[in-house]
Amino acid sequence: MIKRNNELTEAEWAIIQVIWENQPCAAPTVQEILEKSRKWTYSTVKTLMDRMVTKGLLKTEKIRNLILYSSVITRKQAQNSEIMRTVKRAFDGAFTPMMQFMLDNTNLSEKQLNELENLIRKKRVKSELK
Amino acid sequence: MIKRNNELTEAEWAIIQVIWENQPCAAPTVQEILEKSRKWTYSTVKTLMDRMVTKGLLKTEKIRNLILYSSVITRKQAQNSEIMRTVKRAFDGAFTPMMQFMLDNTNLSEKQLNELENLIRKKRVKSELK
DNA sequence: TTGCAATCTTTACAAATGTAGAGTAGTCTC
DNA sequence: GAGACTACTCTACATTTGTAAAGATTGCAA
Repeated sequence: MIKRNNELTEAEWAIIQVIWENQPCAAPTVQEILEKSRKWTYSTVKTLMDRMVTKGLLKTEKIRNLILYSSVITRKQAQNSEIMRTVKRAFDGAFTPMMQFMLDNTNLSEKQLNELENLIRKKRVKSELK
Repeated sequence: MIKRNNELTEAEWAIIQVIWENQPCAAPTVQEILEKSRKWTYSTVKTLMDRMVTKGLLKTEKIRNLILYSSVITRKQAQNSEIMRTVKRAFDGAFTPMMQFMLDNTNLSEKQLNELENLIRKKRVKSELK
């Protein structure tokens, strides 16, 4: 997997989420959808989106006079970058301590704990099969 | 726990790590320690540190003509903010999916999986005691 | 064909972030 | 006490990020 730098800013996250759900979609659509949560004008949204194109996060296709945007990166890639960033900055690159921290410092319900245990079990089986 | 906004920038992380290890310590010390990894001049480090004081991330005490810095926030607090940030931005505020993601997308050794299982068990016992 | 509505383009500007030079002040040394 | 050190202060500047107004285009409806 190519290691582009997929780090998104706060505003970019807001936009790309809408894109993932609606792509390909036009800037006015994105603005309308975001209107409730953020009070951005069309200008703001459009500027942000065009910058994201420049950065290689979004791509466009022009259909007649309409510009449609879609995402170049997947949600997973973006999530991964975000996690990498945290693990690098705050945990010296070490995953287990980070998970440990999360387990210790969050209130997980019994059900959530079970879910995690299951995941671990599955994970183990998978790696044993290899 | 008061919810100050403890989000640190990349540069601030570099500095505060040194502070946690050496506090209270002077700006030139921090600069010397960081010299290998970052090639920052004294000016850069000092500016960054003073800004962090303004932001309430660091505090100072003056001993004669020397200014000693220490951290106002703990490593844990900073780590927590960093994680909160990721979970909010990239996982819609939901912890379990984030952990799930981490489990799925990292290569953990058998040993690390065991460790995590133990943590979960301990966690469960603790919450049962409540 | 003319004007309106929708969309796009250009330009701008403030705050935050990264980076640092140049000058000042206190202290140590000879 | 004069120069050399060391640490500090002030100021600056480029880039990124958030935010948007104003103007240009274009397609459609009357």
